[in-house]
Amino acid sequence: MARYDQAAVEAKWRAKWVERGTDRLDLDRVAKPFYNLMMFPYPSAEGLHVGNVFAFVGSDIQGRYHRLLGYDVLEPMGFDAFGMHSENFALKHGRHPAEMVPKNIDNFRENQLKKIGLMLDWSRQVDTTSPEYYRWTQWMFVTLLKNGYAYKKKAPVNWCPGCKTVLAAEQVIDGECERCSSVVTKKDMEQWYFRTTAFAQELLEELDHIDWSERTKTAQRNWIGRSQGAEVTFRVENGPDFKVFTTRPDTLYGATYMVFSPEHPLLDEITRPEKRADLADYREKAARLSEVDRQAENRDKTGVFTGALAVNPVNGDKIPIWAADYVLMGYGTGAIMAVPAHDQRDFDFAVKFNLPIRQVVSPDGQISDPPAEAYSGEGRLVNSGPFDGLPAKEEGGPAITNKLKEQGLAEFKINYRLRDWCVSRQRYWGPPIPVIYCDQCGLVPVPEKDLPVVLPYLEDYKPDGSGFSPLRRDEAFFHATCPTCGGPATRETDVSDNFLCSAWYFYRYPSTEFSDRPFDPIRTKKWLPVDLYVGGNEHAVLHLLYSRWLCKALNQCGFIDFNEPYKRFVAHGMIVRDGAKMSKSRGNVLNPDEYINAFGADAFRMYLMFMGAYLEGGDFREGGVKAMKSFLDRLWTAILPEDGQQLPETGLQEAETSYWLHSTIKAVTADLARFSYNTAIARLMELINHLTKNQVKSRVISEAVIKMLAPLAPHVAEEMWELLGHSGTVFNGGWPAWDEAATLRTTVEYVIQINGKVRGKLELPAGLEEAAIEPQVLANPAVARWLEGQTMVKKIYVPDKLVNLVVKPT
RNA sequence: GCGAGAGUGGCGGAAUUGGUAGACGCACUGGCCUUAGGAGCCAGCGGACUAGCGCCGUAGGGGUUCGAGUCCCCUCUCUCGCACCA
Repeated sequence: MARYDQAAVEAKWRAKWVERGTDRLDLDRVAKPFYNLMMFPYPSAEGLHVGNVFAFVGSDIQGRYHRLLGYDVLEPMGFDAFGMHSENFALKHGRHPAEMVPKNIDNFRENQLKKIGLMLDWSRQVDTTSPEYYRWTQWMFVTLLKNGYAYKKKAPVNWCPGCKTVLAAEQVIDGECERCSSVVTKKDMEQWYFRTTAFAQELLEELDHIDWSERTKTAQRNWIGRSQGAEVTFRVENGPDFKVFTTRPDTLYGATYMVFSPEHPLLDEITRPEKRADLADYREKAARLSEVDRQAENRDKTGVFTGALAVNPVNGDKIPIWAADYVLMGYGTGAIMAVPAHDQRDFDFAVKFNLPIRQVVSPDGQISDPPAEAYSGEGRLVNSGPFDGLPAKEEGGPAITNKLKEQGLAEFKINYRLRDWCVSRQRYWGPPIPVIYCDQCGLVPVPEKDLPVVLPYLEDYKPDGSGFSPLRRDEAFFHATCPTCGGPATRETDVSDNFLCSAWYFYRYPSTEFSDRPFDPIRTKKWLPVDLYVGGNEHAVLHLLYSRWLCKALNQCGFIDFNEPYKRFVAHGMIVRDGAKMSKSRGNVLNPDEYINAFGADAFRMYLMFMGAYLEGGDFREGGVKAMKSFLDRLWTAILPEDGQQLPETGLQEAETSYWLHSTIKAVTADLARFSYNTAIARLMELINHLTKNQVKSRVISEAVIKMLAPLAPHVAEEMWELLGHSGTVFNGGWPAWDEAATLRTTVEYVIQINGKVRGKLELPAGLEEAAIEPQVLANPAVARWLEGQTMVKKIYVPDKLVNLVVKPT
């Protein structure tokens, strides 16, 4: 069988696309803009991972498909090259990121990305490490600072001893550093934060109105973590007031003790002198615990009594105040009322320290004493004075809250689990935070005209664990002049989290030619928000959340007129190999280049898309890519004219072939729209099988097949398109239309069931009435046999599909 | 524990609204072709058995229905997210 030379064909079209400018777009002169975005990679020294290829190809198919549908598709690419990934790699191999990164980018682009047939407009590339780019990253910082969305505070932060820097909560995975897997510890440090919590409610609510993969939305909802309840004011006996947050104000009568987080400032004031030594001791121990230790302790409760008593505002009970690390300073007010009867954590604590347990909610009106575990279900209030008998959660809570509210002792309150984004990093390889400290003027943002604050080249860029960035060691960088008063000043030496670089990159692509603004208002109006964003779900609460937040901030500051950056986000699946995750330690990492060299990018793309449902991922098996190349060879043979021959203009006289063609077009169209690439490919295979078996060839069929193949296997599609005599690109050729009438069968195969079991099949003209079918069914010998000695009970008739006869013995 | 998703041949995976389970492909088996083939072509390929015009079969158990992979209830397993968040 004829085989085409994939290396030659693909090289030819790579060159032709550049030469013809096929993938370049005049952004101002388009009728139907479609912004097709894929998550830009960090250019690792190891090169492009097969997971990247999978992600990009799935996105590229959408771009190419939309182009065939007639859209003007913007499909840009860039490099997320700042950050600890690059820096850690450089450190480990004794190299310098400033020298390593450009080489990596070059390798990614020239040797890898350009060989997988992506419809990328390279004239719009962004590189987050170039001063022209990070100038505007710094501008974002300054803008956020000026508008009150950035601030500095001293607080316990996540410290990675491996990377020697602080991390955002989102970058701590199971108590470990997302980058280096070191166990993260707590440190009290002054850091820069972005006020992500300012938009907690909007970030949550708007999830209901955007077209995103459900699992991504779920991850964000969990992360934002809305809790509805009340903030209640308690009093320390002979001492100050303090507030607690509770989601169960209905259980206020069941509060038998109070717990403060060990870091709670009020503890210093209220702890009785004889308990101070205990508290100091406990605080020290708690501070030493890492996140992992806290979790590994398996929730075994610890704590100390402060000697102080609190007064319960609902009944005047005096209850002891404890300090315990199961209460976190960062959530709510850092203090809680403990209701051991109805909260398992409080219950465990009460049992351990022998504190009273008082039931105030009963599922059945009975009072069970003593309970074996906390009951947090529905029920009616008991032991709750005037509120006894009320359904606890839905009526009791509001009633008690309202009563206290009248006395100014409570208010309804919603709390979010989301924390402000800690953005400063004590590292080298990032955009310096553009702030100057002046003895006279205080904290001064670097004026826009002075941006970028250029990252100096440091020979020794190792983080030193001092709590300061290595930039602090560069005297020339550190000392500055105050932009306001001209006096001596110093620079902020921390760099910003690399997630700030990626939170805005998609605004830049359409505006890369403007050097005096981060994004042009007219371009932005035309091209944003992004129409389709395809990427990995691992960024659900990182990049995707940060960029949504930044969008809201930019909107509030008046720079953009939309509130959500991506109209649609689709989370692709993950590729495994022979059922196991690919990882360096397993030694089963796949090198895409090998397969591309052996079988071609088209076959590789096709196989990646065929392995499984794109949204669920797939299992890479040896041999699949080769099989896909032979499919492309078969397709080539099946639809191209043989030497010296012409294709007949139409070969659709046969109803069967016409049916196959039109229903394939219809189905493939639907498949591409819902990312079912695997079934789209399967349908193309079926069509090719039909054509081969029946030796049908025609221009109409071939052109339609090529167009359907084009998004999946662009190089070979272009080659075949040219062989059919076309001079332009197939991607300007339009998507094939189908004739709905041709997708309908003139005869249909009825399934005949007796009592729901298939007993026969019957070929009949389509569209028959029940009355016309019945005699033929009954006359069918295969059916008649099953009806002997039976009485008909019921007949079910599904047009053009099935007849089910329900019978019983006579 | 909470939330989301999933469980179908030897394998990857298909199956609009409930309507022929296993499309498509891999692997395997037999045959053809070939000097040769990690090539190509044809055919077979869920299971058991007493070998059928029959029976069983979509994690397990129950239910709804003329009819269930699909809907409902219970159980089990796996993956992902969150997790001492009051």
